[in-house]
Amino acid sequence: MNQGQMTIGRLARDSGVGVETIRYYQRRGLLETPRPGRGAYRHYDTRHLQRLQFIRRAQATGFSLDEIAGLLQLDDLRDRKLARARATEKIADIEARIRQLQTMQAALHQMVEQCLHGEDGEPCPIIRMALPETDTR
Amino acid sequence: MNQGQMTIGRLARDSGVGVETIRYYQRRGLLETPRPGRGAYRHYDTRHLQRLQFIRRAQATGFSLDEIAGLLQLDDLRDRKLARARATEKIADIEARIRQLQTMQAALHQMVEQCLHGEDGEPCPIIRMALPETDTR
DNA sequence: CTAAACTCCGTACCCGGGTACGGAGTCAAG
DNA sequence: CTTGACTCCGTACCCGGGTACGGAGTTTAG
Repeated sequence: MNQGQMTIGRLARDSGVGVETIRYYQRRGLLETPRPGRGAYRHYDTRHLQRLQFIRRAQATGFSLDEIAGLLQLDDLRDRKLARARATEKIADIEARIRQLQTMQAALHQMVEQCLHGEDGEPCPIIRMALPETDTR
Repeated sequence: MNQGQMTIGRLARDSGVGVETIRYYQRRGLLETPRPGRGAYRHYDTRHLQRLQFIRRAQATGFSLDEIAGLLQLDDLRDRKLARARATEKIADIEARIRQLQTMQAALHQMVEQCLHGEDGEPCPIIRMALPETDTR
């Protein structure tokens, strides 16, 4: 059988995304729903698989499905300038998120320090820990 | 009036968290609901304010309300060893999230590069971008 | 003393991101 | 040609994290 032609169940197994979830992404416009050619079942190929993998990784990195839809549309855009602009915005967003996480990490480290220096019986002062005002968009 | 005693509305304004949301956090056990002393209205102090600020920052950093509840309970824990263990786990989680974000960022940078080198009219190849298999918990 | 603004509490609703269910049709192995 | 696994499609439901609403009681400024 052609490895480039698979049914939705196989696509689900190969991508690690549930069948229902794939259909949900199709409804949301994140993934094309192929027209069934010769037969009642729709057939998928590696482009679908790549798109699903992209979606999951982008999600894991904190993008919403709407944002991912935006990223994916860049792919179809003939306007490369706009595509680059959008990507550059995202890069800045990610930088901000990374800084936030680093701040939190430092604060937790500090808590552990304070915890080590305190006497047992006293509470660990996490809520009083010095978290700088991070941009809470 | 004593700046250490405030009503829920003032707490809301000072913390930037809506009144309804504060009550919701109380229902979730993230924030103590003070018993109303002398009068029908409950009174809050700076400890409540600090806790709310902590919650918002932790949330912005990607913790769920349940995880935040866990962090806050560390504060009450007399067992400092456990508190430190939990905090250390969280630090590792955050490290992983940062690495994920850096991976995504690199991928977006690469996309921008490819975009610059391509001819206009061709699609930007984001979905085919080389995102390493990151731990998608 | 009264009116405006606030509090309390319960219940209901909203959004994002899925997951489940069920009936009817289809495919392919034996 | 049957049988079991799969597909299709619609609709309903679930969870996290809130937000809205509404009636009754409370406070405080004027």
